[in-house]
Amino acid sequence: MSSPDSNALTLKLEHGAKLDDADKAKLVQMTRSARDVRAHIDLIREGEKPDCVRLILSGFACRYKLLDHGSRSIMGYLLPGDFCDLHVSILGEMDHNIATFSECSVVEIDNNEMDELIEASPRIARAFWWAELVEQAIQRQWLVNMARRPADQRLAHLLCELYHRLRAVGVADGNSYPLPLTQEEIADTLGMSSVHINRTIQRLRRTGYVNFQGRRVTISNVQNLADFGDFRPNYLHLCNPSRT
Amino acid sequence: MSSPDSNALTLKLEHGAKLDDADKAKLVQMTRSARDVRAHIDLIREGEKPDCVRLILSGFACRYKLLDHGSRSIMGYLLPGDFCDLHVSILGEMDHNIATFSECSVVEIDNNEMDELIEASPRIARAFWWAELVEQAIQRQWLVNMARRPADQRLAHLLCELYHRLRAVGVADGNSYPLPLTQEEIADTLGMSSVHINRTIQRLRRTGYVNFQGRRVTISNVQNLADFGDFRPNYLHLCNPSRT
DNA sequence: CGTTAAGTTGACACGACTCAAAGGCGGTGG
DNA sequence: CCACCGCCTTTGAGTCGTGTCAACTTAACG
Repeated sequence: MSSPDSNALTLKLEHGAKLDDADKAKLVQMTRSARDVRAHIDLIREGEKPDCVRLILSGFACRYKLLDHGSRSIMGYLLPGDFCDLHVSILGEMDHNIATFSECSVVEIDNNEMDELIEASPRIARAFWWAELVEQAIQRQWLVNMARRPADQRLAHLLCELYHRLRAVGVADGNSYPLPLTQEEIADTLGMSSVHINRTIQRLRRTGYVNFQGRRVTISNVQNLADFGDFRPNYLHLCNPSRT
Repeated sequence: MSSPDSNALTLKLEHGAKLDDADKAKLVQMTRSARDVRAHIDLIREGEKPDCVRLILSGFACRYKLLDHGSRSIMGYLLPGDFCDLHVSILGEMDHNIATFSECSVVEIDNNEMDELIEASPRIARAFWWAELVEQAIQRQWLVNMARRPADQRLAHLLCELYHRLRAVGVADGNSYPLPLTQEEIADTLGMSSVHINRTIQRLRRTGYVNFQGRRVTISNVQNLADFGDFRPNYLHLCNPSRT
């Protein structure tokens, strides 16, 4: 599926850290034991104490919580190259759930193996830190979106973010990328009802910003959509230092 | 202001990590160069590259972003014992601003000094990790609040969180704690208008859940307010391992 | 006291939610 | 190959929460 000397993880990390060939080889080696998980499966649940770190190699997953009155809130997307619970052993137990959206290829890495990897290479340690901090920055940005943007801009912003994140790991194809979510799942991400997300999608479609068809998003003009959604990619910190 | 062998930082970290006396002494030593910053001052701005780590020893501060159309979104509170930009040097430049709400006592710690501290004690390194991960967990919870709770529960949840966080660092006094924010600042935190936060506060006051007076919050019955706001403190991970 | 920032109130508009039903679409089995 | 079924998606109608604007009151402070 992935070429022998790179995968979604190394592609992603190279946007934030310098890795030499030995580092990359170690990271690729780590992912050889991937297993496939079907769509809509919980990888880990609130209250559990994970004994390993999980890495999404391909497919879409999410972090979510369930509320008292039964509604669901999705707080983050886990795309290829993303860790599910890096360092969560420090916190003890999970305070949220992680589930697959689509079929996923998942690697489970023993905590000890992880520690060894980090000890052995300060560059890898730094790269993992970078990934963690970027996730935090994304969460902050989502908070801004929820707090201060109307539905259509909120959706536009999310679609721009996904475009950049998926491009960074080679999953976007031109102006188009897969999005294997139902409208209800998008609604739970953006804090709205599924009826309203439906009408919002239709509006973006009609105005020509974006096209949804068959679990795939095509953005007509990335700059236009970004302007509309007030999207600035700085918070993704995709500076690609390896090319400087 | 603080006793010689503890301060807001050590009080907080002891809820998540075991520190011995030498560790605590180092942390207290680190904070001896605190300086006072007036209220409503930007500590650091979007786009800047911080050359040191900042720690809030006393007072209230926040992370915020400004949007295109001029509105403000507050994405996090920095309370006594919280780091402003731990490890942000890895990300390069700030993607948001940090400002004081009230007068604050702030410590600026050189990156090198920080690195030495972490290298010297794995317990301190782990404690800092813990603090970072808790902040991330809080952000996730805020996302849930914004997405899926009505105004009154959102406010109730925030007040419960602050109660627990401030108690952990010895700032809450019984069922009461200082909250040096204007209603507009609370509104920008919860993603609502200042008019509506005003009416929401009045409702919580009338129903007897909570009392706002003179920049101070008094919670009549913590359990009642928590029930109302669907607040469960698990995400704060305040397990206090040092007492086990 | 005078001045300014913060809190409070009322009226009105609109975005978003809910409920409910209809339409599309992709499976599976006869 | 068609019929059926279940899951999404789409549509309509009515309600309610929240935003906006603007005026007024109170508190803070010199």
